[in-house]
Amino acid sequence: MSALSQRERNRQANQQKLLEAALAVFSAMGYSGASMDAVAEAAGLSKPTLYKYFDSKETLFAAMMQARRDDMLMAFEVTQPGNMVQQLHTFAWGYARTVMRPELMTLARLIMAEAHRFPQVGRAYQASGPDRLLEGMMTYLEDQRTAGSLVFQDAELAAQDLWGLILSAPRSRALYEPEWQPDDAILARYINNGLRVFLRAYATEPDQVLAALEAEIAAYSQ
Amino acid sequence: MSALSQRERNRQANQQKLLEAALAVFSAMGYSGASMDAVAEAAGLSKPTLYKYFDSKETLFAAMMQARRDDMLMAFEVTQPGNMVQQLHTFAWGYARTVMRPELMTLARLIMAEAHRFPQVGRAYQASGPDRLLEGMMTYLEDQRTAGSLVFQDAELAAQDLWGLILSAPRSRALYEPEWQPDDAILARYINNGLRVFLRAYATEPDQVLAALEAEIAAYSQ
Amino acid sequence: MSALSQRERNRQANQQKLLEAALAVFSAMGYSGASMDAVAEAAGLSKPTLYKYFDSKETLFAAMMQARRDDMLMAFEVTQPGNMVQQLHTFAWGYARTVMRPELMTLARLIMAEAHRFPQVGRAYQASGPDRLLEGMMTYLEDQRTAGSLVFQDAELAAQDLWGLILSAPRSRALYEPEWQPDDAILARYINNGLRVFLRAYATEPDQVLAALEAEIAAYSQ
Amino acid sequence: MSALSQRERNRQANQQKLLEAALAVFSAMGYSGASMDAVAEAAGLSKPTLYKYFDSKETLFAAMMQARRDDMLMAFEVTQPGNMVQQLHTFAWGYARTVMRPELMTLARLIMAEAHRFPQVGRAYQASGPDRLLEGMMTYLEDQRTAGSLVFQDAELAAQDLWGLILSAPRSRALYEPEWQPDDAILARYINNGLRVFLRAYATEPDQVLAALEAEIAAYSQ
DNA sequence: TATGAATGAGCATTCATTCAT
DNA sequence: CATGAATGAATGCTCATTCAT
Repeated sequence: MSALSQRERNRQANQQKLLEAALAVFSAMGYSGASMDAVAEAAGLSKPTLYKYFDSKETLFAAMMQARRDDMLMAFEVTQPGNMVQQLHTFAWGYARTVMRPELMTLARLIMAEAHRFPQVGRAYQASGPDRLLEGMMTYLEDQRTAGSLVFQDAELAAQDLWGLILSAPRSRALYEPEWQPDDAILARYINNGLRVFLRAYATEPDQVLAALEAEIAAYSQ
Repeated sequence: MSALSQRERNRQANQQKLLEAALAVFSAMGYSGASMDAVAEAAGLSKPTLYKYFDSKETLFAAMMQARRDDMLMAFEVTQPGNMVQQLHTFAWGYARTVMRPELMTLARLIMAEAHRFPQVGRAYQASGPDRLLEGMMTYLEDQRTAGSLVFQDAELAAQDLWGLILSAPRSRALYEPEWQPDDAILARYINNGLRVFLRAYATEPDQVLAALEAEIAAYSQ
Repeated sequence: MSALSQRERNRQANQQKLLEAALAVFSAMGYSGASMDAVAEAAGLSKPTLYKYFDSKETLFAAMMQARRDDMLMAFEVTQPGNMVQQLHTFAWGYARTVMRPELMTLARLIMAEAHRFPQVGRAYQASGPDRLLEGMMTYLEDQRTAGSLVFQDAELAAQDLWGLILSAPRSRALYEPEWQPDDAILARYINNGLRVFLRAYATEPDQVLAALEAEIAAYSQ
Repeated sequence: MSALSQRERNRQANQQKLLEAALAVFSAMGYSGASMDAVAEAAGLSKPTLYKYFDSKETLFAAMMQARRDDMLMAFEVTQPGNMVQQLHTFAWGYARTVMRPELMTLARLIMAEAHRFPQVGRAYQASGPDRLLEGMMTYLEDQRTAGSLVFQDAELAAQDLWGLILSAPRSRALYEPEWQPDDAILARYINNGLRVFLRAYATEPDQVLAALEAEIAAYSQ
């Protein structure tokens, strides 16, 4: 029993090491630019061992992407304690910080770069990343509409608006300029503006809600 | 003189052929996946000739990107005939159709993919593409503010909001799924919604302006 | 005792399985083209087990060849019931059918292919296959000479003549064209002709013996 | 003009060098055992250059075989000066010496070894080597039948008999034992015996012709 | 005893780059 | 000036062989 689980543990550890090495190497060099030698070395294993675990470069790439995706599925919940303004504010910060993490940006660039070669990878990423989050946000927004706090016709568009208002600009720039990294001040600028515009357009009682937002912003920046 | 200019013309033609071939090959295979053989063959020239014009693969890539960028600098003007609603509507359509063109999407993916290896390319693209357009839009929006049609504090944020509301969602999806292509109905959904939200948030006289927008939308869809 | 002999029996079974797998794999892929993985898998055993039985690929090849050779040593007897013509006719058919069996042709090709690398294998095969049969045939022919049925000076040459007349042509072709396979009609053509020429050249009473041969041939073809 | 033909000459020289190197390496190591590195080195060229000339290992092998075959097509003529006995004697020696040349034996072993993988190579070799020679011999034998010197029904079988009687035994042994090489005394034994048996079986006037053969043999051995 | 797992060395093939012509 | 030809250095992948269990 111990022997078996020892072996199995070793296997899992190696697989994990290889997937992590693959992420690092593919991210740094791109799919074509990455060499299996480099992946094996980064994992501290030999090339034949790598091939024992993954049949080919394609297989390794796809498996690594799948693993990343599975990791990402543990997304945060939109519903936090507090009133709507507080919830949206908290969500915006959590979301922005997650999405703008350098490793995720790098991964996104890699997926886009190889979207032609691995269409299913791009589709799967879109489905389990953005689409899944969008659904959570739609549900939340619809709850707020039911509660009479917001007014809109198309929940999907509203959710996408929130995303676009908050993150479109910094994310677009970060995709083009990997060394550029928004600090909290920059993020605050986009988040605060995004929430303001969103609430001005969608809140049933804009004045009241915007005042609450300013209070929340002020509290947060302390 | 005639001989010289003949030579010069030939030189320019070859250079042009090589840059076009480079765009095609790099776009299709990525930087690492592309071979200089493939570029030379696509240009109908020999490899040594290619190396006469561009010292290395890196040089060729950078030059091709620079050329693309220069092409792109001939961006369309924001100011079209008509009132503000008409101008924004026209601009949104022109912009969306341009930005979502498959070749430009492919190019964007390529730049993002190689942003680590060629940071200046990414920066330059950002500067001469999005940033330049942003400036035009800022100027336009400030004119509208001066004219009393819009109200906002930060013109840059307002311009980015317009972009994010209209194009963030379809562009993001198209980056992940190259075979997905928004048709006019899909674009209309995003454009109309984006303009509505933007005007509701920023127009000095929202009701009036939104009514004009609906009229414009109805007219356009005929 | 029972435990030991059980073990011993298992050992022999494994060895047997490995030798058969080796024959199959080496025959199909050649020595260099065959992989130890393939042999182990074909035997249903693991590679380390294979190496427990055979120290190296070379050893395995040589052992497999030796085993094949030992199998072959159980060759058929020349002396069958009947008169000389009947005996030669029966022998010719038995010999031809044996020698032209696809597996034996494949084995012969394999031995020839590796004759440079494994000289002793080629020598041993020649010694225990053709040479051994030749001796049997020589003894038989000498008996017929003693009995006054045949006349010749060199029994070895006579025996080789018989072989060459009957099988040289189809065997040579089959070695070059593995998919070619002589059916009974083709074999009959070579066998009948070979016996006729042999007896015309060596029989003390050709006319009589050739008539007997034709009768035998006619009887056989019924 | 000089430049072009210089290049062309170089090309041909390289191709020749590669084909010869391929023959040497494939003969020594077999198809699977041979490496393209070894071929390139044997030719004194680099591996990429080798690949400029031949697209793949298979292509190289097939081209080498084709070239060998073309070389071999310049076979010797059966018809030599002298009477039939002299002609057959001369032919037998010329044929035996050619066919038993070590390089040709090695080539034959290679073809047989790879007959499964390259069926067309085996077929082509059979067609342009043995079959072609057989036809020449058939024509000659039929002429002798017409002239009344020989009697037989099936010219093809007669021609194959001659081949089998003379060369089957030494060739078969040499295929299995590459280091064994028949000297003239050994060849003489097979040739003389083969011609004797052939003429005893097929000559219209055996006694006379066999006496002539012995005279020819005696003269040759001086 | 039998094996899953591991690897150094090698293989066919390709690439960015440079001469000789 | 433009090119056919050449190559050192990889690249993805496989193999014979060996341990630790």
